[in-house]
Amino acid sequence: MSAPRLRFAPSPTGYLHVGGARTALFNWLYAKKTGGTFLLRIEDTDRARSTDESTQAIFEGLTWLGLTWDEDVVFQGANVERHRNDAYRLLETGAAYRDFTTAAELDRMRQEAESRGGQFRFDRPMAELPPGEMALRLERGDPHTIRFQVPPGATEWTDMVHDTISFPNKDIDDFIILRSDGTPIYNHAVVSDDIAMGITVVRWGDDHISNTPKQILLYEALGAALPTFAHLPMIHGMDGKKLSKRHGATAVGDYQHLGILPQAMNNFLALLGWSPGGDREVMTRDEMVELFSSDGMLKKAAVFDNKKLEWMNGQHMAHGPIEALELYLRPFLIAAGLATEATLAARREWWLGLLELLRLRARTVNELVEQCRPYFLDEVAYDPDAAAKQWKDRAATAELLRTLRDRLAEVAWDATAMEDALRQLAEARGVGVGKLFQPMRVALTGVAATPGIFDVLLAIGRERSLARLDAAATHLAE
RNA sequence: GGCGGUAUCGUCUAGGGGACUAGGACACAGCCCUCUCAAGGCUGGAACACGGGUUCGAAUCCCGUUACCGCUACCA
Repeated sequence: MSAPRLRFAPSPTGYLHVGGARTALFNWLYAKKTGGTFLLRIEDTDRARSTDESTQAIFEGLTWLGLTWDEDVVFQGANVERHRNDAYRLLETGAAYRDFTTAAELDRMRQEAESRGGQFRFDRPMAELPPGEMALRLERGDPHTIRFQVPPGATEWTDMVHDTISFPNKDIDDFIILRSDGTPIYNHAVVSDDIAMGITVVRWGDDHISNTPKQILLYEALGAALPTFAHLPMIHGMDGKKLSKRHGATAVGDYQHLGILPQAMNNFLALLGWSPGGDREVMTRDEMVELFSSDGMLKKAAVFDNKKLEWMNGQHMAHGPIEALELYLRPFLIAAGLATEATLAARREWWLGLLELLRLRARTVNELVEQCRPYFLDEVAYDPDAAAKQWKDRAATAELLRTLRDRLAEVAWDATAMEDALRQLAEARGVGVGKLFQPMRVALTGVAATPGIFDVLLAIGRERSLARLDAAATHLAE
């Protein structure tokens, strides 16, 4: 058996949705796992709704996630000629027929059926014309659609996640494959393209289950080999309803800007509807490829939980390779005006050390950047809450900070020396070290939550630390 | 309405006839660690939708019911 070929085929009618991203991910994972090929096809046949911005957003989203495609992007709109030819081929073999019923007539019949409380079914004999009439209308150039003639029997397939799914053909209406303006309908365009692209495995959302029998019928009528199908469960919001804008961020780009790591996003998305079995959760992408198997696919829709995504992100930030994190973080740091490529390169060792301290206590890249602030910038913004809590008595705190400054100015700038000095001071004053450390922490960083105080002092540096203690004392004395 | 799909803690899930007193993770609560915040460790509450079968034995297999979702377009 030759290597599988898979595709992700979004329509460019909006941003790249997390549901789409997950579909892409599972196609990608499957391709990587089996040594197959992963392709991208943009389904832009709906001209009215398709936009170039959406196409760009899809490219950017997939690239950010690292789900790169192996061959040139296919634009469905470029293949309309083939779609049309395939439709005419079906017409010739008798698998399809011309239907001169107009859209208006169809509408009317549908409404009538509904008002009678029944449901509309397309009636094949209704479209049949008396002898000679067909030729006349064709001659006249009357607009008409091409409809697929659904054969009797049943259509079933072995789904990679659902096992056998079967539809009685009588429940499938003869469906249009070519509109009266000569453009193809979705199902037909997809099948024509999938055949042309040599797609052997179709994995997409559950919402396509009722499209699949129609597509199988088309494959058979076109004389093409069937791909294997896999229908992935949907993703819902916390209210159990289909994920939509109401639920807040749903675009992949949103999460990128919220400071989620692509690796964490992939990991989180993979666990929605798939499990490697056992208790395994945090995985690198290589590990996911290694562990991936269609056997682990679930059939149930999953709910997107932002809290767990953030946790997952924290795990990847804290435990992933620090070089990769640093590389990813750099543009954010620069954009925030904290540093430049040059300043980071000049103090690389210091910077990596600081990152090692801070990455454990942030859940998003954006949080991490904020935490970096006091170590990069000269001026410190005192957090009002922290100041109110740690600097209750202004005069006493000012005195304390000056004392601390003077004491620190006398000792060697290493953790042991500083700790000895400060513990002695605390003892002399008959207070716990926290009474000294907390006000100082706010003076140095502006906030009440940081790494250990000696790490902070070391990271900020001698001159700057002493200056900050002075500045805070002055600020408090005013 | 018809057709199809699905059902384990609030959420993500493990489990696929006996190992189940149903395991892990997120979230929540408490404790420990501790100079703060995290991280980490420990503890707690929390689920097999319901009803019938099959079987010595069912979360697991079968049927039905219910609920939810999808499709039912000259949308994709």
